[in-house]
Amino acid sequence: MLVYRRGGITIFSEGADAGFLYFVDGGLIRISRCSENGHRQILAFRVPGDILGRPENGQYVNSAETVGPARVYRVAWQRMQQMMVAEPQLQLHLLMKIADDFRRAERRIMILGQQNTSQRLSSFILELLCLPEFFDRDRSLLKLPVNRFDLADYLGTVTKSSERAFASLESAGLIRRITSRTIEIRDIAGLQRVQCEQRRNHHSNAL
Amino acid sequence: MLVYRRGGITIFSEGADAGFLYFVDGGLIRISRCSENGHRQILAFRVPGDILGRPENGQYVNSAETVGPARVYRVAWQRMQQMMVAEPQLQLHLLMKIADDFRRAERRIMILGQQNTSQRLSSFILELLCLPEFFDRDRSLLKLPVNRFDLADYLGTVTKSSERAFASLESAGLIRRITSRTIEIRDIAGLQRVQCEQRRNHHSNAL
DNA sequence: CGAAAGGTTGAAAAGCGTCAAGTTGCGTGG
DNA sequence: CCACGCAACTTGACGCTTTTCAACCTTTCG
Repeated sequence: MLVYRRGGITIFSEGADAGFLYFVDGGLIRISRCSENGHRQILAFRVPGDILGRPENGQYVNSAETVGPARVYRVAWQRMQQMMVAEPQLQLHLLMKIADDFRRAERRIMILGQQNTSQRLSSFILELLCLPEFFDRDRSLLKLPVNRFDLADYLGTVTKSSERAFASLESAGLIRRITSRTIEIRDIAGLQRVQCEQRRNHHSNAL
Repeated sequence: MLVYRRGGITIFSEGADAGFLYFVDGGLIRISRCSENGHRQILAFRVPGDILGRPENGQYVNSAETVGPARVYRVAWQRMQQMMVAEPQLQLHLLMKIADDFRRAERRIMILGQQNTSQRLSSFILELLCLPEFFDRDRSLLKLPVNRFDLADYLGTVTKSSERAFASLESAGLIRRITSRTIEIRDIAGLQRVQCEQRRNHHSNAL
């Protein structure tokens, strides 16, 4: 069991030899990869119950870093294989997890392929609303766990554009920014509606 | 074994009950999904050796259609399970295939998240160059297997933008359009270089 | 108090989507 | 064989969106 006290700590790095499989127990982990031009893309955020560190030809292809305090189990691959022999159920469990990751990856392809920045931000917010760790349902307050750089790299854009997206959602009355990391959710159905808007250019007479 | 004589034929549809698993034996298959606003995204193209039709809660979540003539094996899930019991190796094979699909999905997230249309087109062309079925290496001629609509829906853009991307690559001397479906590849290294360009906006003083 | 990191904002330029019109390629029927 | 028509492809004009670059503000923490 590994305990990380703060964010920004590397769990493993792209290109390193992959000796371990990791199981998230608490906190939020960002999975990222740098393209050849040096630009970082955050492929996914991982939450408790998720698995990290699937290798490709014996190496990690992505990096994993903490986003705030986190707890992670670490299991050597060698030991993992022993366990799978002893417990065939485990193999099936791993398969389910990979299938689940794949599902989420396909969803991101949909989002990145056909949504504009505001819609992507709405999608992200709606994802977060499912995590009670960050969403206070009673007060309708969402605590953003990531900074603007991480957010932009996840949405596939730049900080400026995600700022504009926040402003756009706010002026539509769907959210209200309390502080930079805390937003009030005012209209969930409205956020869901944003995602259904046609294509990219929507000179919103919404509101 | 199912044989399809032409393109545009549906193998299975999003939302239908998933009774079969499919194995591509020949041709090219497009995997697509429609978002709530009705816009189609092509998630992937599948080639011989690939598997289609993984279900989610007993239903297909994507559609699969032929892109030109194709051959496909079809196996009922029930029978698949029998085979897996008899042949544990098969289970491992399936796992490898899913992992491979996942890998490709992550690659698409990278592409859609941080490449502009020209770069995405370059990426697509470079993918096709690996398929001898479409690339005549001796003549440097690439036969595009898809029409402009499919291409745009795969690249996450519109036909107009992919046209512009073709024009851009052509004016940079990297390709030459012979007919709409046939292009001459003039500079593979140049195409690879395009992908490494910084970010989105590149006022090319290239060439 | 000052430095550093994170966050916000403005202006200009490039990219991209929309609409609409024009072209090409090809099969059908005269 | 040629005209016709349809589908696929291409292109131009326009305006919204996004990126870039740079400056400024806020918060945090030693």
